[in-house]
Amino acid sequence: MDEVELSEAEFLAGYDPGAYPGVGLTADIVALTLIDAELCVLLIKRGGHPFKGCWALPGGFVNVDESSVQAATRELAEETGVELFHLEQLGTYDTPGRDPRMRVASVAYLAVLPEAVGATGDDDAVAAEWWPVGELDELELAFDHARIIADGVERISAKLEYTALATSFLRAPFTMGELRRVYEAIWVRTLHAANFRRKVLSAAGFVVPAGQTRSVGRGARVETFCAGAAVVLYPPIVREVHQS
Amino acid sequence: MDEVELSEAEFLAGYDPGAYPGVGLTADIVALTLIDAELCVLLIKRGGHPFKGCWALPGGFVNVDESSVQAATRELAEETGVELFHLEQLGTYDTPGRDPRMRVASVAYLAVLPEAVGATGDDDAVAAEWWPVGELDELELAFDHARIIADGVERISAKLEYTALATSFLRAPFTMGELRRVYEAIWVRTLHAANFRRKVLSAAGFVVPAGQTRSVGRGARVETFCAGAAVVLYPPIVREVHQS
DNA sequence: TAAATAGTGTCTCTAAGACACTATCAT
DNA sequence: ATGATAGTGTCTTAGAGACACTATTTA
Repeated sequence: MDEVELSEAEFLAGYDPGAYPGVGLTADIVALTLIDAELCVLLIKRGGHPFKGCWALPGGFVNVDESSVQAATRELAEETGVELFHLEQLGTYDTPGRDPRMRVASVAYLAVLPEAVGATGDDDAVAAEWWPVGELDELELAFDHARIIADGVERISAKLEYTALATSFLRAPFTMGELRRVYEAIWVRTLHAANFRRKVLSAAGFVVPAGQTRSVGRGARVETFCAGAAVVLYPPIVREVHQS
Repeated sequence: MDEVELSEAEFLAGYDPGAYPGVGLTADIVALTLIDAELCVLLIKRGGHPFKGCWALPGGFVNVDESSVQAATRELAEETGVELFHLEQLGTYDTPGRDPRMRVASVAYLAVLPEAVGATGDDDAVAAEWWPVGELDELELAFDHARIIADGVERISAKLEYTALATSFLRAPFTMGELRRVYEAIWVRTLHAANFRRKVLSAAGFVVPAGQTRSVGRGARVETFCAGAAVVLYPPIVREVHQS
């Protein structure tokens, strides 16, 4: 077949991209935040087929000139009005048949937003709402989104141990108690306040004192902190899985 | 537009998949093994354009009726002749322009194989070879494969700490020294043999005694072990990043 | 003044890291 | 015999978890 040796330019000029059947590429976002000390995920009520009326992750098709991470950033900014948030790739879901319309590969992203971000449905959706992850069993979720959300929650739960991600759930300045409640909400357990404080302060660069105090509840005025420069925590804030 | 309310079946019957421009979906594999106490990655010398003559990760287009993980499994089995190996999704790389032929989203997989697996080039390739990851600077790598390999090596390095993945590099039964050399090769450092043994044995389910001994080098006969049932290690085998 | 919050002191116990030592066997 | 390997004993130090206690301020 290839009797004549082609240069790369000549090869590309004669190349027909249509020879391979393409798949749809979408970016879906597991956006997490804390509302009233509960871990919540942003969901959209689908207004069109398929899975009409079910709840689904925000997301959509990736444009030809953008990457999936750019698509995820764009979609989430449209949906929440927030410009700054933590975003990382969660995984790709591409089982044949997961979308009844066509072959679709969905690159899922995990986003972490500070509390009290408004959710406003855009044109495609009839409603966007934050749902506590503990109450998703009662919901009909579209596609394989239940699995994607579960993977996202597991990821965030694990990353709290060895990264400074918890601060992404908060606005600076925050108190040590607020930071502790991030961990408690996600790990669904109570933590020892005194030991937690010591562990956080001993993790270099996790938080830095904001130099202010704040009155909280009916307790004494308490110190506030801002996120430090550390991305990875050492020593980690270990989840005490193996308690007695 | 949508004046008549359609059922999902009616909607799907009238749906045109060609309305969305599809992208090429490929599965690429970062296959790692240990050869002579060096971490090596399987590479294919490309016989065709683009990047003709460069080294690339094994992989290829995902068939319409298979998932990307099935495609990765198939490709790697063809390439190495091995049926059993650890395989996990590494991430998806879909920046526009990363493949000059067309828009391609590549789902990268990380595979771990025991030593001494033959590499045999298949039809598409002129050569398949294991390359030490420390020597990749001297190689011309195709596409963004250098980045993908770097991500894979980082992933395996991190997962050695808290998972039992190291045993996937070995065939049972193995000695404690062989297991230690897996860690030493990947972390590029020496470990304290006595403390390493204690840590491995204290991680529940990491290894189980094979009940045999073996003569190794000019030392005494040593105990051998098999992989245990544990996937996650507790306590973890910590990389002593923060040594004095 | 009572309750709720943050924050400190300190005790116990476990585990990590270091080092010395023993055991065994190929060369 | 020597040297290389596995494997044990044990010491020091750091950190986790638990508990008691203090401090402060609002309801």
